[in-house]
Amino acid sequence: MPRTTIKDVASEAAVSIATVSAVVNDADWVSAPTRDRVQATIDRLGYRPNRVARTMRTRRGDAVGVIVSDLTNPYFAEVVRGLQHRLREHGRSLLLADTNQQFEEGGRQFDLLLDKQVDGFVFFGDSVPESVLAAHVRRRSRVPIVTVGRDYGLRGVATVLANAETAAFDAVSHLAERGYRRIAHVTGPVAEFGATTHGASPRLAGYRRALAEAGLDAPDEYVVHGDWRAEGGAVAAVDLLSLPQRPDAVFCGNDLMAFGLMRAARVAGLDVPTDLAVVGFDDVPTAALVHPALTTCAMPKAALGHAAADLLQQLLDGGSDIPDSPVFLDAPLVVRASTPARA
Amino acid sequence: MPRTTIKDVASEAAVSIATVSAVVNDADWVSAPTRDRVQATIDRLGYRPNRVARTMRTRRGDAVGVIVSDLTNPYFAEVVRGLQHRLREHGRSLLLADTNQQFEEGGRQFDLLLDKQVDGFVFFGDSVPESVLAAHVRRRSRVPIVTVGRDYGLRGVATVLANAETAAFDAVSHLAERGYRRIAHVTGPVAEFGATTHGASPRLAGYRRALAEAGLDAPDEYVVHGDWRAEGGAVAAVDLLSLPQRPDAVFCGNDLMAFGLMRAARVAGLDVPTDLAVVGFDDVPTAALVHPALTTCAMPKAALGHAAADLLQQLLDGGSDIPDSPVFLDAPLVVRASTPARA
DNA sequence: TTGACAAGGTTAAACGTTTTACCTATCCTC
DNA sequence: GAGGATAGGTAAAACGTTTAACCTTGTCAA
Repeated sequence: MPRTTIKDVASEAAVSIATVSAVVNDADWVSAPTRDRVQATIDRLGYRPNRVARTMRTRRGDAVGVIVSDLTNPYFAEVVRGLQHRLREHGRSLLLADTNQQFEEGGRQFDLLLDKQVDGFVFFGDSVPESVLAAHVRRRSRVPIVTVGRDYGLRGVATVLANAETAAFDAVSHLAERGYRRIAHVTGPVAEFGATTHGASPRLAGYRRALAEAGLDAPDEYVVHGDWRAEGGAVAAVDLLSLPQRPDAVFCGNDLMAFGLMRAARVAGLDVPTDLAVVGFDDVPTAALVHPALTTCAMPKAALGHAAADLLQQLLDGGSDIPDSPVFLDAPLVVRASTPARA
Repeated sequence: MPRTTIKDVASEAAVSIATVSAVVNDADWVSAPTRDRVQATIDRLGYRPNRVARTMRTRRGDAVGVIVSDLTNPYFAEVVRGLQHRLREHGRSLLLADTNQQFEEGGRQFDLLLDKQVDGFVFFGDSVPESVLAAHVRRRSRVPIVTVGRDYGLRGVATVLANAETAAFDAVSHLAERGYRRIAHVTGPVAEFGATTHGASPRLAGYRRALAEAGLDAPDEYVVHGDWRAEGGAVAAVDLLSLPQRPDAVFCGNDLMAFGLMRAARVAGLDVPTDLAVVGFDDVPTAALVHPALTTCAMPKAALGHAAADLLQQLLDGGSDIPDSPVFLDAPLVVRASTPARA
């Protein structure tokens, strides 16, 4: 048996489908008696409007396309969750795609979602190639984009960011204050830097600035590339620990890599934090639970999601223009056991 | 400027829209010359079919509705990811809703997704009330449902499960073998049991069976309820450790609760694993990274996602009927440092 | 030579909404 | 009592596809 449609309601209630539509979208011109009658039959028949038809006719639905590079990373999961909840409050739903850290996949998913008439987009981190974004804004599409966690520096896309440079600065300064002298850094994959000229790793920049201000020096080998995952952190650990001048502290670009690095260091016979202090980035839930508990920059995950949702909603309401500078949120350092004061 | 539509292509290529449609869906009757001509104009104009219109006409799209109770739990995140990838291979995309562990929200989301004409559903764990599912099958809807990780015991919904009872049995037997005598269990929230008569916690059942077979006994207070999150584990720890006869090992219903419990135990001055051995369930990535590394039942997360996707695809192809017994996957125990042999 | 049939198209009707333009009373104003 | 307004509604055209039904040709067998 097919779903009951607006026609069914109309004929049952002995009105035109236009009237039913008016009742559903509560237009102001329907008289009270008819409105009640129609509403009653709607309830009786259990009629629910077909959103697909509605979307097709109005060319605007309630869906937002979300593309994320690695849903498995609790950081992303938490931001997506915050996003979803706030979108829900705006009456919107969420089409999710995970690119598994593959750029071209991001482009494909983007096209697919466009075909599905999503009203807007939210992109996380390194999920979609800059070229795709650029092409989209060049096309002057009516479909707004909000990127979170990364600044593509494109006029035409809105951005929500944590103040990563400052956070990184604080983290590394903290290490310096606690007496660490040889501070290394695990950053993102190399590919990332090729992909954009803009804001090439704020974390790296903050790291450098903090070192400079503390009067510390670090050889080039102290900056190694990871893949944002625990595995990459472990590999980085091997690289760093085989250096002639072994670092006494590492600032990792995210918590997952910090976890991997801590474990690898322990496997290599070092004690964390005595032989090697570690700082992470993100403050995923488990950061407080590992041993030693991880000092890290607390990304405002839910808040990022909320901000992205609100920003997108504003753009969709048409009220506001795309802000030409990103929205910034703070990522305060939370100090835990992995960075004790140096003896 | 509006998107180019099938009409544009038709008039440009001097054919009817039916022919364009035929080319797009590569029907067999179009002659080679026209096919090429049409394809050429499609490429030139950059035409991409509007999926919404297509869905509306054919009453079947490519979207699958996915409802999950807590995306923040890496276990779910990983299964969702596996699901998404396999669905993608089947040419399908994924509408995601996170209920934040709230049942009624699951029901609402379910209705919403139905209105959006999803082709099928995948439900995770405790995301949707049984009543909603039951009503849906009673309605003999054409929209199939696959539940993963929980057996509602309803004819009419397909199910993918890990063999949790066996896994739990193995885990607890392992503890017994290693010499632990007072083994406690942290299970899910109470509400869960009210919600369904069926399969009330296979993990609990496995725990009981293992105890029985090992000739061990456990007071009722040894089974406490958690909320599947680290916080719940911590609360459970407090309860268990204040018992007159303190347990010497705990089998936790999932890893997150195990993390919380380990931390709380340490805060209470106990050493893990010397004073208290801990076993988790799921094998989330961080389980190997915490200290001590957590012994746990390795849920086949990606495989569960894949199986769910494949099963759903089968049902959608109409080829097969709903299997009347669940698909079972194994969840082998992986032994790590949190459960050393008792001195 | 005819008629059947196939190959290759086209026309037009759906799909379930929203929305514009148009009706028809009734009431008010002058 | 003619001429608006106004209130409350309807008819029908969209939106962009797919698809069933219907047209042309040309070919080939009888």
